[in-house]
Amino acid sequence: MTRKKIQIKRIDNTTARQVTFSKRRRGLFKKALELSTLCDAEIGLIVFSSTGKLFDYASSSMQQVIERHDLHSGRNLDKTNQPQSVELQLENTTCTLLSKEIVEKTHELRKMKGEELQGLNVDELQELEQLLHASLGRVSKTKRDKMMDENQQLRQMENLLNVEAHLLGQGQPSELVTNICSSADPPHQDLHTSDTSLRLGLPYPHD
Amino acid sequence: MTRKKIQIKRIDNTTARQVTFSKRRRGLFKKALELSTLCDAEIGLIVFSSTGKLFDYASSSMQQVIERHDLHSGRNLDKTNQPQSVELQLENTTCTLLSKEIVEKTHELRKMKGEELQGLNVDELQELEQLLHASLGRVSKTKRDKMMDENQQLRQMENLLNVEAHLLGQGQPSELVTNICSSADPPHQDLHTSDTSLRLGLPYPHD
DNA sequence: AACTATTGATAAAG
DNA sequence: TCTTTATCAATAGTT
Repeated sequence: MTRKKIQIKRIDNTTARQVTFSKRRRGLFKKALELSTLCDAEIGLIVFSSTGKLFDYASSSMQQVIERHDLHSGRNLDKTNQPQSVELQLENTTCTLLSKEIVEKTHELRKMKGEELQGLNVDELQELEQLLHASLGRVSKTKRDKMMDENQQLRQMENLLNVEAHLLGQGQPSELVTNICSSADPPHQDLHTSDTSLRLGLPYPHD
Repeated sequence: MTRKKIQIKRIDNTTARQVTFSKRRRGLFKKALELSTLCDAEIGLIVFSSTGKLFDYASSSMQQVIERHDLHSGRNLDKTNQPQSVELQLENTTCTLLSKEIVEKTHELRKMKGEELQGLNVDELQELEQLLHASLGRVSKTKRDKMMDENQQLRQMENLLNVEAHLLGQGQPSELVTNICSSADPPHQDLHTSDTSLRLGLPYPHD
């Protein structure tokens, strides 16, 4: 709706998706507030981001809106009144839903890891193959970018130390730097993917 | 907000209020749909007009959205103010654990899809890269195997039909088989991975 | 409902 | 994330 018209379909690029989500979420909540104010409407709005974060708005209270909604949609699921058997209760519970979600995600995860492929037909395998390939590309790129960043920082640090050494009257770069930089990776070849050869052998920056 | 800017406050004139409600309600629902589509968000929107009419939208199902909302806002507080039964308490605890597991799996899945890489350091990225590569290898192999199996079956079928045709006194293989096998894939190259060139152009074995 | 003159929302870029 | 800016979209007032 601006520099260019966009198609209303899932935004694949994660960063772009998150940026758009932020902007449009604000817009949506603003519109909801305006509608409830202008027209005296009771509104409840619940939004979960793709990362699972919750945002919500209710002109009165969410509980009230939900209860009123339940009334209207004729869904008086008696979680409260009828003495249901424990079994029946459990069946319709959030627990069950959650469990199902876990089972689902576990399966998907195993497929992504190539561990549970027997149920798939050729086309599904093809699709999975492409998904993995795209993912691998993103991971490799992210890794490369990060390695270049690290190298950049190292170079800057080296320069700084060299300047410092020079100022101290030494003709040679400081030993520290020399040591750091001579302990670069052995000619370790990645199993598979492109690698950035510049990576230095500093201790890994673990969290 | 056009011919003139308006104040965001209750519209007193009933007719004007209803007209504005109609227009803005449509806009709001459209925006909700767009946000859920573009950003892969789960959205529930409930609107009661000042006359009490209900309008709602849910990207999945309202019940699902509401339950997820209840989980997040931690209010499984029984709406009845009844002292919770031990069973329900246990259930809630279980729910919490299950929820955590889901969050965990969701994160892992997103990493596997290369969508949530920002928190990873170079070594973790490297590890993920290798995992994906291994997985990709297994998937490709499984796909290749399955394609060869299919081709094998086709050949057997062809042979059977040929024998049959022969027994029926025809000197030529049956047309059916000839047609099937001459419609093999055009020289379609996979974007990236090894492909088995023998795959025939039969209708895919969908479930 | 339909029509537009305006205001509002926002995609892309920084 | 925040700002800026060029466009596209929503809509207030009118018919």
